[in-house]
Amino acid sequence: MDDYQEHSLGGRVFQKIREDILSGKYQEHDELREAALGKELGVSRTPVREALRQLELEGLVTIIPNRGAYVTGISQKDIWDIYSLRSLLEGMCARWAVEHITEEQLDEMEEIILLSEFQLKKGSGFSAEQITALDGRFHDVLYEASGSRILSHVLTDFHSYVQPARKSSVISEDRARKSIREHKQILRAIRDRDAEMAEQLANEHILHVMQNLKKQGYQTD
Amino acid sequence: MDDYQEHSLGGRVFQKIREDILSGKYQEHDELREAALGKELGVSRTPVREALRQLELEGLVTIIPNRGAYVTGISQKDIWDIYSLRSLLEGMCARWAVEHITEEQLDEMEEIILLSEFQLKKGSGFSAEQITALDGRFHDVLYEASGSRILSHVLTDFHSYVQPARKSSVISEDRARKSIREHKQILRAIRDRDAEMAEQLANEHILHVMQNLKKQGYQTD
DNA sequence: ACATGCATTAATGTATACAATCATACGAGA
DNA sequence: TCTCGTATGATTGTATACATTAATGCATGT
Repeated sequence: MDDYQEHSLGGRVFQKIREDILSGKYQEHDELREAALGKELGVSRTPVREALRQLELEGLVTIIPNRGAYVTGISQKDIWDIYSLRSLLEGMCARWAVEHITEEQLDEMEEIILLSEFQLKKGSGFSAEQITALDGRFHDVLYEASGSRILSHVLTDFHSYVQPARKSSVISEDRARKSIREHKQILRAIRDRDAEMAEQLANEHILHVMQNLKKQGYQTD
Repeated sequence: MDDYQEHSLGGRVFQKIREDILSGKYQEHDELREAALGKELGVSRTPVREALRQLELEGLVTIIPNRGAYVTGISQKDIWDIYSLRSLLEGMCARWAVEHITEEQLDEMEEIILLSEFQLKKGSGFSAEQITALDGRFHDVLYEASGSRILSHVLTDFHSYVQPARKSSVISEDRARKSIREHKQILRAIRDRDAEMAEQLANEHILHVMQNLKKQGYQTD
């Protein structure tokens, strides 16, 4: 699937439009005309149509037959809902990972944490971009480690949805430090095969992220 | 979206192939050739391609660039995972519904329960088809009532995934009776605005379905 | 006999052409 | 003036044609 998204025009068009919707370039109720998009991206209507059909399935676009495609986008409430659900699901994920994680995955998560701490130790010159990327990788590995295609799929989708929101929100150094500490605790619980603890920690980890969002004046309802 | 799936060729092709995968007509690793599918369905490759791209996004098909589309399907473990996650999410759904449900939705769920009991009272001549359809409608309304696009979307997807599995598994009259009783309890809790109770009941409702599956020798790991 | 390279073939990837549908504007009639 | 019908333009829906890529088989050389 990654190969496909990488190499085919349709896949790239899909990613591009998706990003443009999530980043806010295209806004709610904007009409997405196939010909216009194709011209802008330098491709024909065919790949654009494929992309729009995929986006509709994802719920980011609404297609009215013989009329057109309209941006649905995701609201702040949607993002808040996603975090609420992630809190539950990441807990379940950590619980399942206790039974399914491999040594390689444990090592990879360990390494990601070390890299994160290294980034952080740079002091005020640390790259927020790098930190969020590492955070993303940590969660991705955890998703894989659950041993469940289904759960991994849902969580990966959710994660990509809120990615732009995270980028736009300033990540405080304080929050980054605490986040990494929480990652370490989660990893420790999984290593110790303590399912109960792993679930609770992963659960609370997301709740803490939500508290942080709230503090920054994020719409919660 | 329903209009789209209904009226356009691409939408119908998508639904058809999706059903054929979920029902087992196309099995794991089967190759889905665009031309062959188009010929079989009496359409050109274009709508078939759109459908395959959508199915890939859903995880039911894997596309290897310049090679072809292969059925991924869903395993018994996948279905089991879905029920596990549904247990969590339906709980959350019922909790949220307590705050967002409308009078109309309450009435509709009430009516669905009455119709279900009517079907059941027919005795041994009751239609399992009808019962499962009503069960589906009950849950759909509940999903809507959560007031969350995101949650509703995920649960609807999950529900459609396990639908074929439910059809193939014999629904015992005993289980149907208990299921309707549980629906009544859930509805009662929501009416009473008892979020805690609603969540717990919805949660357990799915767990009971899982126990029933297990009793029928369903693979759980 | 086996490996390698090229030609052939069949599939997908993309673009374009044609058909069907919908929105808009204009004009005729009440 | 208002309404309804029609014509026109624009957009989507579908089919087909062309380009590109990958697999297969055969021939050739070692």
